[in-house]
Amino acid sequence: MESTKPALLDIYYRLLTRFGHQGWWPGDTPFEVIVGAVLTQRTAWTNVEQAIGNLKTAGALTPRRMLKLHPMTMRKLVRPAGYYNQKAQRLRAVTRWLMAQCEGDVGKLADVPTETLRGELLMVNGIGPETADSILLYAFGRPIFVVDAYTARALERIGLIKTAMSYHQFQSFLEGCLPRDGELFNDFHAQFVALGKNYCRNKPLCKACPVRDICETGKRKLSS
DNA sequence: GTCCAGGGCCTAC
DNA sequence: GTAGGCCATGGA
Repeated sequence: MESTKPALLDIYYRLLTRFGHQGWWPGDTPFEVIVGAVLTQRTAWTNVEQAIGNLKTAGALTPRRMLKLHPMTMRKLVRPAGYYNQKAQRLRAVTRWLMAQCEGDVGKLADVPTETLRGELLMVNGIGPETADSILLYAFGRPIFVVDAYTARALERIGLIKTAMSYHQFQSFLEGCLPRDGELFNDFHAQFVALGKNYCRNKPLCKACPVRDICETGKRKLSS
């Protein structure tokens, strides 16, 4: 395990060199990040962009304005992101939570411990571990490593983990092998997504895979 | 036409 | 505790 930390960091820097800084999350405000985190549940980001575009055009991307939307209008706006009945309800629920916690101003949450916020978020209907952690990291800037389908797929392809791991095991593994740095967690997760979107769809990795060297480096260093 | 995508909830066992 | 069904659109 001694060699895992530098190996993971090495993989990060190689990914960074190849893909560049990802500048995540793709959203202008913390509230937009929260909305995106809900809308992207089991959904391609291209569909989420359409729904967010609809919400922007309707002037509904602030907590107060979103809560004023008629439920029917909300469903219509988020429809391109799929599961629109559920997602309209979930957006309303998390927005109500945000208003109750800080009146929509996330700066007011600065003194609330991360674990407290996580526990509160998990009590909101439609917010599970992955969505909660995305909100904590990308909207609130807390040093939490987000484990999602791309993270799991990338780590599996690189050969660092087995898919039988639970969400918590994944997260503990990554956070235990890296310095607790929110900026690093932010961009590393985004690099995994870039890797997954570009090259990790086939399994095993094809010989022509441009990131094969990265994967081989990870395996070699971890086994040394 | 078929498959898949940046989950989570509920129910049955 | 966990496996399976369900929610739904849009692009490849």
